[in-house]
Amino acid sequence: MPATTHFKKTPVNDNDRSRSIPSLLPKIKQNLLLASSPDTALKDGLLDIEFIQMPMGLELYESGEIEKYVYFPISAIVSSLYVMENGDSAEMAVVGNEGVAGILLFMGGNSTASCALVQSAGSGFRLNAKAMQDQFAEFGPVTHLLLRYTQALISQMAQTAVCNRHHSLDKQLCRWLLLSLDRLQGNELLTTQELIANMLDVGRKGFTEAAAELQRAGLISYTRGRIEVLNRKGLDKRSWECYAAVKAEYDRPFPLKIVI
Amino acid sequence: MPATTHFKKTPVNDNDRSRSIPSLLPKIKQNLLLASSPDTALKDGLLDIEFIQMPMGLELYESGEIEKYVYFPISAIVSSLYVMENGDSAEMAVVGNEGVAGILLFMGGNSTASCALVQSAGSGFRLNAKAMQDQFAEFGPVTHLLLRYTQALISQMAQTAVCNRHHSLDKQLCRWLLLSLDRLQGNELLTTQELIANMLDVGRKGFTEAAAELQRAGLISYTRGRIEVLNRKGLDKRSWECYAAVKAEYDRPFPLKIVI
DNA sequence: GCTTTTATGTGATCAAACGTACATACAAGC
DNA sequence: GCTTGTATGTACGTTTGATCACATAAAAGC
Repeated sequence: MPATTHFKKTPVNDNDRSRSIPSLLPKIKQNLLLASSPDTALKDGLLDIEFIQMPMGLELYESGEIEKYVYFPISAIVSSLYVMENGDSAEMAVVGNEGVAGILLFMGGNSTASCALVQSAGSGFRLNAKAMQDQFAEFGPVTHLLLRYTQALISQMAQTAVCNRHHSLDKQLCRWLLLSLDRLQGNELLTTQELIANMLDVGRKGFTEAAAELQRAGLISYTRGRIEVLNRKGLDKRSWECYAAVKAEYDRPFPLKIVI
Repeated sequence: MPATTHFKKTPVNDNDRSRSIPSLLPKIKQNLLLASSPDTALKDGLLDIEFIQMPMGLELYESGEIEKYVYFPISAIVSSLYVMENGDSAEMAVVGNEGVAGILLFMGGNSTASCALVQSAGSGFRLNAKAMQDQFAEFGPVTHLLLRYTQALISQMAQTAVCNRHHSLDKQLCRWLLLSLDRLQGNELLTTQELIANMLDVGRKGFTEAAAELQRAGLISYTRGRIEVLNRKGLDKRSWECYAAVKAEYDRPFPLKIVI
């Protein structure tokens, strides 16, 4: 991503600040990680959880900032970016309703050169970091879950890195589209080409060519601000194993008491 | 790394299989992670630890294999590679006497598409995975240490990925040389250009050019199978922040009771 | 000393991707 | 219907690195 790109930073809207966990439960269960946590943990530790709206382009963390919250998306998608000193960045991982954004940032207790960006608008929960840290410190079932999830996240990072290195742009785009689509309902992505290009860390020009090629191949169809996936299988095949490998890692049964 | 490249796989020599921890202690303390572990943990859990020689080119894990050991280098350097189905691979991280190789592989209890390769010959310890898993499962001080180390490893992965993406070959080489040098005594690296090229996942031709440029700039000097670093500071500067950021992450005080 | 193996340097060609700049087209607001 | 802003398409030249082939040079074995 070029250093000149800036994203809007709008405040988070709290739609429901009631502390009543039972009233939030149906929504909570839509995040797989929260759904897999024992209810006792939710009652004890997650009292501070807040339901929020996450508009596209919102920066959840700025690089270097001391983070206060972790985010559990429901319908939103969050991209985790690594930011260099000059502002250049690259997407490290995509987080949706299967997981939590921010965990890598505070696992080590510090602020890394990372940043998280809402890539697709939607809703989710946020939890203050302290409550999350308490969960981690107890090394109970939630910790096991988080460690397991972290492992999947690392796999995604590794695959992303290798894919960036080896595969042509259109293959990378296939992987990215599928990963994002998995975290949405339907076959439509409502994002600008430029945002995706930034995520993949390529010029918009490069993206246009890749997208045009996928459209020619009948795999996707796009208009201004909207991309529709027509042939999921085709994208999967075209991405080599880059998508399938990551998917398999996330598909391993949740919840999973890790064996280590 | 091209799919055609193959590395020799020689058996590990056990030089000292005595189970007496006290006799191994001086050596054990040369690995920072082991040195930071409480002696009780070493006595209880690490009874099975073995002192071994690690020749260059040795594959500690093959992709897809069920791993039996984790490795704590002393004077050896291990590169952690991510391997794709067709055999292409890229280096994810470098591990020396500051850490342990293999932790990412079994953190989630499965065998990822990863492989580890001895990049620079030397000695180290190996510990069977079961003993390691026991340590992890107890969530005692050793676990904290391992989590903290994992965090540093993730940072290295992220930085590597971004560096690969953004920086020209000679910058990447600077980062790589410094990371490796940190894990050795002296200023000399005894490795072939081709091996490094494979690690950085570039053609040997590309490497030659980058190395020649660094030599012209007076930063390194190399002959067949040997690279000497003449100007560490110069390499650091030339690698932008890619080296410094990773270094800082590892330099955070060890041992460190992580706060999470 | 000789051959063989392995490591390194070089040259030429080719494709992918970048940067820049400009042209077009859709959308929203008035 | 018009303007303005933003999203998208396209064209140029440049650069980087991949690939292949071959030449040289150092080490190792006998």
